[in-house]
Amino acid sequence: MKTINLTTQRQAVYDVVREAEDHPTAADVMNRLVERGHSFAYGTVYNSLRYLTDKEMIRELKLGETASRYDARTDDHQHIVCEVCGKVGEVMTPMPEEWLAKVAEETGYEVHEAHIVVEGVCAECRSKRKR
Amino acid sequence: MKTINLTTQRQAVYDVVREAEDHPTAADVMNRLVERGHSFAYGTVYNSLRYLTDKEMIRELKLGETASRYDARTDDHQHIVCEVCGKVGEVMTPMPEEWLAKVAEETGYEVHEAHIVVEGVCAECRSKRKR
DNA sequence: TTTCAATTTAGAATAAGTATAAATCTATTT
DNA sequence: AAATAGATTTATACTTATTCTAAATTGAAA
Repeated sequence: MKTINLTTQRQAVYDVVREAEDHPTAADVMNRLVERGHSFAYGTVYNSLRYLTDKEMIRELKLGETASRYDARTDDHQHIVCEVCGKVGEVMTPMPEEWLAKVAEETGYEVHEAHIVVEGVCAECRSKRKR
Repeated sequence: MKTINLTTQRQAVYDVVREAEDHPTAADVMNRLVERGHSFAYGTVYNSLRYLTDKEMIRELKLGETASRYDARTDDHQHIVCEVCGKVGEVMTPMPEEWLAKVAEETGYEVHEAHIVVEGVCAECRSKRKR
């Protein structure tokens, strides 16, 4: 089933995520939809986010906060979160294949993928702190 | 402040986590306490888990499920989750330092740590599937 | 234009965890 | 031992994020 049915609502949700500079939560998406003059049901936004995630048009990120975030970049990459301001950055440096191979060997699992959340302090917060 | 005040409740919660073979959620801990004849308030279990986590006697794991899990192993390690049965295994193979260094360079963040959740299929589920 | 499935809506329900205020426990001082 | 103070526990209310439900709407196909 590769058919993708983009209703008005789904398209609008997709646009918000695609045009976001950050990694918005469902609530963020909701707010931005309202700013754009939409008023969809709360459930519809969640449904749309799930639909788009299923179709792999966006990715759902679970970064250890209470709410999921969404990302329109679907290529393989990881994330880094600033412990001070919460800003989320993309990590494109690929995880070495041999680490995954070793993990497979160690655990006996067939390894599919790794979700990595790096924690640290962003440059901005670092310079503020030094003061 | 290194003083650790282990009340009856905290000790009992700690015992449950320490003696667990798996990675129990707060609800799991609650049930096991009841099995052992305790009946603590729900909030106390959460408080105790947080206290023990703060004192670094246990670790809180956020593996992308809705509920946190707890682990009495506090040494540096990662986790692997079976996509089929949900079983959580320990990953002791250390993350290559140079990957973290590259991430720091790429992002401009001061990198503190990485939480990794590997997904795959455990040996048991794999052999069942082959049938 | 009738029909059927898919979708949206509004609102209720759920799950995990936090907050609160009163009660209880613990240690120390009198 | 009685009094005090601080920490902890309890019961319960609340919050937040998300899912579920049933009715209404939409849209494509016959």
